[in-house]
Amino acid sequence: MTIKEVCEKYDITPDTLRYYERVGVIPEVNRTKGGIRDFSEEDIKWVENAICMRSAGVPVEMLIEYVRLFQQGDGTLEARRNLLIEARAEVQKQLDKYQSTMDRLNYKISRYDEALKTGILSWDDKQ
Amino acid sequence: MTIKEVCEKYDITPDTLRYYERVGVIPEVNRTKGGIRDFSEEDIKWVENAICMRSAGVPVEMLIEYVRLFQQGDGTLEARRNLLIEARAEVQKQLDKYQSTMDRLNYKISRYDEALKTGILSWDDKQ
DNA sequence: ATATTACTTTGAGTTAACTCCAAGTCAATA
DNA sequence: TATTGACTTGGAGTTAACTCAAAGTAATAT
Repeated sequence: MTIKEVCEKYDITPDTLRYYERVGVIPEVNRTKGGIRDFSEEDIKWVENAICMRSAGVPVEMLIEYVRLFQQGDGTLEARRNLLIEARAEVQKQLDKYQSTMDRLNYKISRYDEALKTGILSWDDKQ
Repeated sequence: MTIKEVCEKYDITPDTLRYYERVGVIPEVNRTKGGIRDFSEEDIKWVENAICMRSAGVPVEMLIEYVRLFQQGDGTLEARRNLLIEARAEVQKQLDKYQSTMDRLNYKISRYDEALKTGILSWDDKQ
């Protein structure tokens, strides 16, 4: 699979993909004899994982560390697990914040809906 | 309430608070005759709201626009509601991403747990 | 074979959101 | 009253994560 195809599949830019490879967010990608990237199924799984993790704010640094450990082989299994647990804790924390922001937005919007329907602004609608 | 107290209450820096006021994420804050900020209850509600929204990635620009509309009075009720609905859609989208990242992390971690317990790496543990 | 297009690399530039700095003012204490 | 420490402003600097540009090479269409 070419870089273009991967980019279209996941709606990202070639620059981002090359950047990911350059800094090590994904391992080095297969190349043709001409030096052009030819993403294998495994490469694509790494890309998919990177995009998923990044979309939840997992830092590039953490993904680099994970790949680094992965490439060192089975001796790093526990270290990798610990890294994932750390990442999960962060993602969960953010998830909770997003949820409470949703609650706040829903409350505010319901107040606005009421105000717009009845013409009455209760104190809570201030702000 | 002084800037220091507000910062301690919400665990942010004075620089961030001043920045929020400067760019309009919160309306201008009350001052003492000497020009020192003296946050009123209402000011603090604005701060709380800003921190909550920012923690869920609502852009500073959107918060500025909301305050701008708010200060124009009741004629902007609908515009403000629309802005909130727009923000909510974005937050929900992110929330969904965070949730699917959590699912992926939970799956991976469970695989690692198994591998560490049994000493067997199934294919899925790769990556 | 030639022209066009897509790829390559390295390195610089951009963006949002802070974060820090310098110089000055004000308030509280010795 | 002098000093200490917290506040003020305007503007510059930082950071993470891309994003773009320039110059060159390779693959494809005519």
